[in-house]
Amino acid sequence: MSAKKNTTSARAGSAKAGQRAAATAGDIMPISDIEIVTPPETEDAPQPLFSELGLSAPIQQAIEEMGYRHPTPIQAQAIPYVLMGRDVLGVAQTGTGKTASFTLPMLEILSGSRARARMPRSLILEPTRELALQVAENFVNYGKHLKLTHALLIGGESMAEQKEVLNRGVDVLIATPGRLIDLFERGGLLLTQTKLLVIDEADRMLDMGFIPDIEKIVSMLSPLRQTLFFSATMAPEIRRLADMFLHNPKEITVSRPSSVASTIETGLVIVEEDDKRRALRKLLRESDMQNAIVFCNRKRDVDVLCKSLIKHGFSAGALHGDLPQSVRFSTLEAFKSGELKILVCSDIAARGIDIGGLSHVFNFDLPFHAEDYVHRIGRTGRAGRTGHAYSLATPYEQPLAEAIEKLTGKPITRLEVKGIDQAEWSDEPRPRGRKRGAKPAEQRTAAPAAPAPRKPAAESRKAATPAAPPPARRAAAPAATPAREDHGSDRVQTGFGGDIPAFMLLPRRTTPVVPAPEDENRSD
DNA sequence: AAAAAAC
Repeated sequence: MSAKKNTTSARAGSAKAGQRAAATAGDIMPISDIEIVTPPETEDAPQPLFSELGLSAPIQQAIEEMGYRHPTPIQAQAIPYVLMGRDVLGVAQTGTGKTASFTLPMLEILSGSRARARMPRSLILEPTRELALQVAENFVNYGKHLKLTHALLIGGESMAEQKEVLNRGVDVLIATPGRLIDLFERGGLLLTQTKLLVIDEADRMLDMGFIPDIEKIVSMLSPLRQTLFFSATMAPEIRRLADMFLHNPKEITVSRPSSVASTIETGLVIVEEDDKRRALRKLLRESDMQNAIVFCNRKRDVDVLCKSLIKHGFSAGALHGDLPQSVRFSTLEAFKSGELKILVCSDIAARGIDIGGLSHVFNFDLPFHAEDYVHRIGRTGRAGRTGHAYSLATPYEQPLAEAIEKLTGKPITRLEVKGIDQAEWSDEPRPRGRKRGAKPAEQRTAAPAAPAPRKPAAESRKAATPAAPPPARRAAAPAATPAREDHGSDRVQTGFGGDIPAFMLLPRRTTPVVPAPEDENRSD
């Protein structure tokens, strides 16, 4: 019995020792070299506490009022380094508590002194307006016992107002690149005193072609700044950027990309293009759906699908980048509050946007990039609860499905939907014809020619009422409702929990039910 | 091939 105990050290062998020696040369140590020295007797590793991280009383109080006691791994690891003034390179995705890992120590650092007119003291760059808003909310929540100011600098909203706030001086500036550069060029902004920079979602910024903008913005800042850089992946290109922007960063990795949480049940239905909407409705009705995001690849399809769902009696709202900002915000809030059950959206919401506790994610289209599949379905199955991710594919999308299965290393179960013709994978190229959603060319002047082809006048065609626009169809999102102020005390109880990973809430058990022994990263 | 972001 006791003889058996210490066999592991013998197995470790010399290769490992060699690696360890090499690791001491650099700053970064691969996980495999970290020796676990926890005494075997101890069952539960002690959970770190927010009170041990060096944050001041007003911030700790706000954290407690939000219902948190234990930091997530990225928070526990990053916060001390940020407070030390170190640059940080964080590899983490949404749902890991990434946002608070920089907002909390920033509040701490900034709380010492005051802002001056037009010279923001810190800057956070976000790829989308929704994310910028989410970060701003974070500052409001955690900074409520401090006297710090922030400004949100995003497109689609009045510039005069933003300028006004800047003139009064802000401690934290949260921006999307376009508006920031615009305002800078108009002279409404000086970044020379900005000593703390956060680049969030760097991989996404790269995808979206923002890197030249980011480089431009970074060149406006003092080289003596502190920089925090976050990305969900660490592709070579991202690594190169990090090397460019960061000085001797502390690197922190908390979640592997390309893994599907074990708490997500996935399924794939192969159907013809024209059956997709019907198949989706069946899935929506038959699954025990509490709330769901439905992803489409194209903005136009988001609109078409959303209208169709509403017409069929579903509580749905649309979200994509062509919608007015006010609608984007109010739809998102309506969905978070539970007022809307279904959010139909483009990849605007695939990454970053943190909506906890979704019961279902549907891919109306398979994403073009396999990684996007992981990001999309990662909106569900959080915090140990079972999530469901169902995808629709046309017969011509076998390569996409295979790319996803290869990336995730998991086959996606084929599902059948009763009453829908099941299709099979096809080797034929996709028939070139009208694109989905595009109505067959309407003859505008001529008399209604040949009465509709053989297609049995599906719902899509009925929608085409030529002259009259639909008489103010029940707006998907109540644009007038100021739902934003409504985050009161009952928020946590809605089953959404805002962006709160459930295991962090006080009343819940703090030790996640560990799925596999090797998997030290939590199940969200 | 599409999405995001500036007026």
